[in-house]
Amino acid sequence: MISKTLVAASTKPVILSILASGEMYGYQIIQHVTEVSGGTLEWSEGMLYPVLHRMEKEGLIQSQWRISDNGRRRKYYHVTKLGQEELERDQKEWMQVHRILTRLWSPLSLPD
Amino acid sequence: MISKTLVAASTKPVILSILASGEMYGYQIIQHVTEVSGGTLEWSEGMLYPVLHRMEKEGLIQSQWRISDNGRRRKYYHVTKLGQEELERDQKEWMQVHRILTRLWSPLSLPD
DNA sequence: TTTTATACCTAATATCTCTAGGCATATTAC
DNA sequence: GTAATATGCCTAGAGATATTAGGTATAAAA
Repeated sequence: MISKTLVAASTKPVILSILASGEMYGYQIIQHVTEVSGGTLEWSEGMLYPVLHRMEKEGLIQSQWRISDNGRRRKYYHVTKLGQEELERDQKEWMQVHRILTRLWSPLSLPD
Repeated sequence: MISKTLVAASTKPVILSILASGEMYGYQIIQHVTEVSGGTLEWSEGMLYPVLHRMEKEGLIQSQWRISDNGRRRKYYHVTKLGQEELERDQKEWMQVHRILTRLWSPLSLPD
């Protein structure tokens, strides 16, 4: 089980990363996250949908209703230009913090 | 500037990591964090003290008042056994999420 | 003697997460 | 045929958290 704060910190980057390689709908994102994380991340719908709505409001992603072959209505999301830029910033930030942590964890605190 | 959620996720691991290599008092931790992060992380007192209090309440760290040479009172913190174990869990969790993210960021999604 | 640096603290607002629900329809099992 | 499960979306509100914006006190420096 991953701690609450770490889940919170990784949610947006994970969503943007996934959508960057192709559109997807909410329910599918949840399954995909379970899959690519090997079960480490297990998102609930009640956690994901509000995040998707906020991200759309912020202009990072955009949605589009569509009806699938089997007649189900699905809301497909894709990344916007702004979202792509945000993802790049997120990656940089993550790596910065990662470097700080790994430096603290290595006994000698070597430079990069 | 590091995003709020990422700061939140890294605060506890950073504190535990720093205190794992020797006791330190709050004010000193703030300066030390600025230093080891090369200015990437800039903690405020109002942010740190409540976290230290919570972590002490949770038994991860312990404090001890002492008077320094120049007569100032300082509250020194050190890591407990429990805190040491928590740090190891945090490290594992961080690396798990890190692997998921880097996998998503690499175009081919290679296995570890 | 005034300002800055050191060193601690907390109340309260603002923000956010997450639980616990709800709705609707297609598919599968009995 | 019908009951149960899976799919697919949604939100209100409780609970937890971070952050701002203060406060106190003392030593050193200007």
